[in-house]
Amino acid sequence: MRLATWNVNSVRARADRIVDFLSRQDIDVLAMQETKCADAKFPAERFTEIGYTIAHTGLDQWNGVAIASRVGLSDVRTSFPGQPGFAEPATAEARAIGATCASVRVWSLYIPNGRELGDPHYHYKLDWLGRLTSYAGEMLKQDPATRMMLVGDWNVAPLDEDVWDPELFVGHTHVSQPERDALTALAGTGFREVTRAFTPGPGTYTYWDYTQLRFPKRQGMRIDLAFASPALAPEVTGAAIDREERKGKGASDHAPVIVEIG
DNA sequence: ATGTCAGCTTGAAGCTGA
Repeated sequence: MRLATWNVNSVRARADRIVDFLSRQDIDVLAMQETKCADAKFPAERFTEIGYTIAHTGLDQWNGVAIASRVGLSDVRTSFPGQPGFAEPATAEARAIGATCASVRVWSLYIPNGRELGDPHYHYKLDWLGRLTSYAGEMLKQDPATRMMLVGDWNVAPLDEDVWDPELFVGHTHVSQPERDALTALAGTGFREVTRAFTPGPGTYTYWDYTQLRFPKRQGMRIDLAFASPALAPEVTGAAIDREERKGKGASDHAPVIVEIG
């Protein structure tokens, strides 16, 4: 199975590029983040007409996550148990969707940005990651052989080498110790990040800010990751970052990350 | 933060979020 995760930054603005990507890279399952539309506005026919089934959750112009699959798609869940909401009163956001595609339980995840250290959104981010880890641990406890992939835009750069200038990021989100500890805690359940081994750094990124000519200057961040359950991780045979998709007019600020399973 | 985007409100330019 060829599985990809991509923060598309608006599925409507990017539909042509996404469809082209699916065929160019021969993708079986695509997890999308930041679709930026309500369910009713999702351009589902662009996917169904080329053989993909869609599961999407989107409440408004913010967030929005989807899974497109041409190898089956069933048992859709539009949030994970315990997923926290934001603000007061806490309201659910469209940041997680799960579906079973072939023999793999796939979760498309858009982790909260955090905005600034100490911001309520930062605490929300840490809580969100903590609850996700609890859920992942519970799934492994129930079934140690579960075949699950947690993929998406994590908004955390796990290592200093995952940002082009670590000094510049001191005191900012995405690199703080609590955020990195949250990913380490997830790995502590047994889920393993499977893309780095095939896409070693330094200088290997999945996101480049639109401003400041970050992409041509090769100044990016590695924040789009894939965590595989213990049963599935040994079956991962490759991974790649499709930098081509960050080029040219109408690109998302994220590149797709492709994982080869089996 | 913003040498940039996207979507919304609203009626062209400003706001929010990233």
